[in-house]
Parts: sequence; structure tokens; C-alpha cells
Amino acid sequence: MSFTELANSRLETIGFRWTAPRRAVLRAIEAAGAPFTVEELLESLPEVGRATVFRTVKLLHELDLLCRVPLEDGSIRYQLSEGGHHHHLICRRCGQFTEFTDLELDAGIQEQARAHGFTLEGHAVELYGICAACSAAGA
Amino acid sequence: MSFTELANSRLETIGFRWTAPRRAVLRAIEAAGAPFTVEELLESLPEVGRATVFRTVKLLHELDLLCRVPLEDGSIRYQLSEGGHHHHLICRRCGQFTEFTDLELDAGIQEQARAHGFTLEGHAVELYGICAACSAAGA
DNA sequence: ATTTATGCAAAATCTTTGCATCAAC
DNA sequence: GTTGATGCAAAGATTTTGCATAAAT
Repeated sequence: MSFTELANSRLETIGFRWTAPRRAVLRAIEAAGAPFTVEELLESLPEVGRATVFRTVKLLHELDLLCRVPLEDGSIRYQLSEGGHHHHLICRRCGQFTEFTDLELDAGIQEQARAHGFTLEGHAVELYGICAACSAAGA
Repeated sequence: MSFTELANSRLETIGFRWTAPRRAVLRAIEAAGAPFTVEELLESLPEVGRATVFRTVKLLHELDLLCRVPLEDGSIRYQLSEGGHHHHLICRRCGQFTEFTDLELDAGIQEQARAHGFTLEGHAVELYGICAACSAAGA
């Protein structure tokens, strides 16, 4: 099932409408080769109103179809989410994100929470560096 | 050595000046009982110019005297840094952060990077939940 | 004296909102 | 026909910048 189809069914389930502007935003997101900022999405969708793009991104994020990744400089980029709990490898060179899951890592995190008497409700792990492709390509 | 003294020596080392507005910002940060937003800092420092507060926070962050913590809603809060590499436990109830270090966790993260052929240059781990004090206090 | 920092106000960003109109159901 | 979504433009919020002045070294 493509992202657009998934989004369609997800939206319909909750009673949201399947409109032309939403389809356009979804197509643009699917077409984006790399994680994007809302700013970039806006530029690629001059035919859709600003507010609609913001509203749609927020909606898709809430539906867990888009994941929001905080970069080191404090800016936020979005990417199609493969869904579920995961972490990111973020390439400083090409900007691509790779999602991964790691149960051992999650277990270690739970252990830390326990050690501090902390009731863990969520966590985020972001790795920053250079991806394999860029390492190979770069000098 | 207090935070202010540390900041003083750190600034002087690099050739920055020890000015009254910077002292005021440092005092306000030290006095803050909890992690703060720039907004809150601005409010507590009406006698210092907006631009100066922003510039000082940026400077302190670059000097690693303040750490920046991204919250789940995308907002950013700052806290005095104990320095060095660490992670955070962030209480959703009281908003306090606790810093911790965990070499095993870091090792697991390095292992993930290696498995993906990723050259790791930095990472962030944030845990969200309810701290021990709030769990005890709250019903 | 020289150089850096400050304060102000304006500009530049970034995001949300109100509301009349339009489209989906 | 009802209800939710859109687009616009305006308002808000947030952060940065230019520049004359003031302060630190």
C-alpha cells in the first residue's frame, strides 16, 4: 500500500475528508527525495495555501504518518514514517535519515529510567554523523 | 566554582568581555529553579535588551555552559549544563530535567552506527515521563 | 585608544487564526 | 443540505540584524 493510499484510508477511518489539496500535499511528500522542512514543502506547493500545508503536516504528524526529526541546530525536518517506535540516523552531509529499531537500546533506556525512579512514557534517540553512502562517495 | 565564575573564566579565556548585562543573564539563569525558555528568560530580565538575551544564550550554548533540550512539542528549553556528554530525563509533570550518563547506552548506540556503516559524530537521547518526586507527590 | 557589546527598533522568519467561500460526504 | 476544509490575508510569535552609542580592556 502506498503512502497516499495509507493516508487515505487512515483519514477516512477517522472521518477526515480526502480533498484535492491534501492529495497534493501527500504527492509532494512522497516525491520528496529527502527529509523536508515545512518551508520546502510550501515552495513545492505554490498552488496550495500556506495554512493548508501547515494544517496537513500537523495532521499527518498526529496520525503518525510523518515523523518529525529535530536537527542539531534546532530546526525540524519531516519524513514519511515507517510507523511505530523507532530512532534515527541522521547524515550531516546528505541530510538523509535512516530509521532503525533496537530493542536492546530500548531496554537500556528503560533500565536507566528505573534506576532513577522515573516512570518512562516515551523517548527519543537521534544519531548524527555521516552515512555509509556519503562516506564511500566523499574523499 | 559557581556557574557565574565558571562562565567568567570561560569567557575571558576566549577574549569575550565580562559585562553587566551578561552578569545579569547569568544570575537569572542561576536563579531559575527549572529549565527555561528564552521567552521566560526575557521576561525575568526586563532591564536587558532582547537581542542581548538571545545573543548571550547562544553564546553560552556554544560554550557548552547551557544545554538545549528539545521537548516533545518541538519547543526548546535550556538548562545549566553540568558539562560533557550526557542525556536527559524530562518530567512531563514538573518540567525538570535530570542529566545522566550511561556508557553502556552509548556503546549500544555506537554499535548501531557501526551496523549501518554510519560514522557517528554525535547523538542525543531524551527520556520523557514522570520523575520520582512527582510520582511520589501525585496521586 | 581600540575593540567588543549593548539597546533599540525594524526586519525577517515562522506559524496560526478568523472568516467567507467551496467541496466532500 | 450539512459539515468540514480551503485560501487568503492579517495577526502573532519568535529570532535576527543594522547601526549609533556605551562600556570593557
